Amino acid sequence: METQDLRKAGLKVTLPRVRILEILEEKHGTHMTAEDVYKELLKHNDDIGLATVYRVLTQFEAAGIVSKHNFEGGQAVFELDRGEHHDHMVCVETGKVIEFVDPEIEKRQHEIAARHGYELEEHSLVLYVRPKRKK
Amino acid sequence: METQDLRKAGLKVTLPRVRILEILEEKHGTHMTAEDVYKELLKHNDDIGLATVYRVLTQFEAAGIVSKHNFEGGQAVFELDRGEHHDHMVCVETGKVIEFVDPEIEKRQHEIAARHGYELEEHSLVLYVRPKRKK
DNA sequence: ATGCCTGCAAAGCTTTTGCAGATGC
DNA sequence: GCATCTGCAAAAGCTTTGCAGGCAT
Repeated sequence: METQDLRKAGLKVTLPRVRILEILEEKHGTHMTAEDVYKELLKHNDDIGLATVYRVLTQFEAAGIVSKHNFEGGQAVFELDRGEHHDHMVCVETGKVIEFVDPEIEKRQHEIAARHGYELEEHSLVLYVRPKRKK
Repeated sequence: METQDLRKAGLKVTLPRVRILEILEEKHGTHMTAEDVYKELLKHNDDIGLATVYRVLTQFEAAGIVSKHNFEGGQAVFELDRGEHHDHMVCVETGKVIEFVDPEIEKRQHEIAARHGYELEEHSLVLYVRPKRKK
């Protein structure tokens, strides 16, 4: 019931916001740029401006509904945030994105921050990988 | 002997390149935007254009002399790359950047890539931290 | 001398913003 | 009805590029 998510975030339930949320759900597991979302909306014949897509995605991020990543290359990408944290592995040849979690790495990050007198607030880990070539 | 580094990279030893390299060495350990480097050049009364700073930093990156990071917020930052790999911890309150290396995390990254049939080419790990508050 | 560099200004791209009209509650 | 929201177009910010002259070798 996605309209709940919107209300909870203090956002009015408007057509653009609902549509964008639908797109993100439909494409769950992928990482979309604002432009990708916009093009998808056009396909669905929704008359929503690119500026609105940016505005809505930014609000969603603030509300914790989506998370935003800055991989390499100008455009930021967004994905639905279902609470399950994970990191990313990006194939430099195909652009494919794989998600993963490693408890040990997570743990050590906290330890490292603590060792320097800090609390870990957030982190960003991206592995840039290449298909293993067969010998 | 920095002129060697330039020659080795197939770059002519020109005044702008030498000056920029000097600035980076002088500020070693910090992370500068192209604009920061530019402003520093102005302070030293060097008449070098911002476009050149971008061009030179890009060439340096290609040559492995500097590395470029995309922390949060539009501007990319550069730092001298002395071969010693490390990751970064950014304080969200003060903007302070701390460098660190954790062999265990490095090791697990390779394992994770391998487990998915990839070779680790590169990676980017940034911890966003906040000073631990005293109780 | 020649080909690689540089400065300047203009263009390019992604993202943000101002404003008048539209829409949700 | 009123505040919030949206579309459009224009602006903004970072970075790149075209071009004519300048410099290293």
